[in-house]
Amino acid sequence: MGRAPCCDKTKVKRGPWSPEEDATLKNYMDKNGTGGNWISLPRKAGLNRCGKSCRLRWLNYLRPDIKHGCFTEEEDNVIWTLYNNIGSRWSVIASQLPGRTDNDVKNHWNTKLKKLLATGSTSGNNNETTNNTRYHHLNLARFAGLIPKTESSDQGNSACCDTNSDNSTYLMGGNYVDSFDLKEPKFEPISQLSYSNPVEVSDLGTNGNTSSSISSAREVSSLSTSSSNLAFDENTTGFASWSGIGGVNYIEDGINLVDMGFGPSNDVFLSGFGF
DNA sequence: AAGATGGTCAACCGCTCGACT
DNA sequence: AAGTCGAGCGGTTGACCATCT
Repeated sequence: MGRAPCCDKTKVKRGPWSPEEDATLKNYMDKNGTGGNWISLPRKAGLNRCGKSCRLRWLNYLRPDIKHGCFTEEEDNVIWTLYNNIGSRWSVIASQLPGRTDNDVKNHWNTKLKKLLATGSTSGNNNETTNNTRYHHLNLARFAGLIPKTESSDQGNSACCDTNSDNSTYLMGGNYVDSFDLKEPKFEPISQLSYSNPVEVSDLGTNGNTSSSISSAREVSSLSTSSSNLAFDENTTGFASWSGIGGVNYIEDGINLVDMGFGPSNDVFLSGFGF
């Protein structure tokens, strides 16, 4: 048995919001809040809109703490890292970017970052491709607390990489490999960003390559909004002390690099940063 | 100058999950 | 325990705008 629709779509206005509707919703929210019920809100507020539409408009556009405009490099880095670890869980990623919505992050990924990723991982020798991929590697490495160790060298398209005996870790993609030293990170920690929501690591555990985990979006959204570092599952990841956002990021041991399978890429991504 | 193409982003859709009865 | 409901999520669409040919 199917669910009854939340509203009669033939009787409510759809499409772009007018300034008048925005003002009505904002005024109502300022005075009353949601009242715990989005479905009944439009009727109470005098809007001929579906409750879901009102919720979306408020959360993605009218909320006072929404940040509009371009994403910063630091925000990009957060998205890179979290996407590489947890995938398209936009609400979780957005929760680490104050003022950004899941819709914002999703759009930004689909329109900018995903393309950069695809471009950067295309095999070949053109300089732009190489630079993009290496930029990507650097972003990943920064989060892992790795430092660039050597200049790239031609390694073909092998997708193999690992931590080796001299304590180096390699990121491979395209026709080269970058190596990073596990010790003494030299990058400015990206973690200097101020994060408002902690991410609790407890229940992902679906990646066959790692048993590390992260809580569901609902759990995240329900957590305290006080400043907090990311928390990691020390029992399953083996990465005991990436102190996370808000402190310097270190991975102390057990680095493994696995192919996360982004499109046609032979790129190799860090896995188990501590999530 | 005009049509074609591509990029961006707001909005919608359908689904899952948890709360409640 | 099962059914219902609302909230919230990720995927997708489509309108609008900019750039290209």
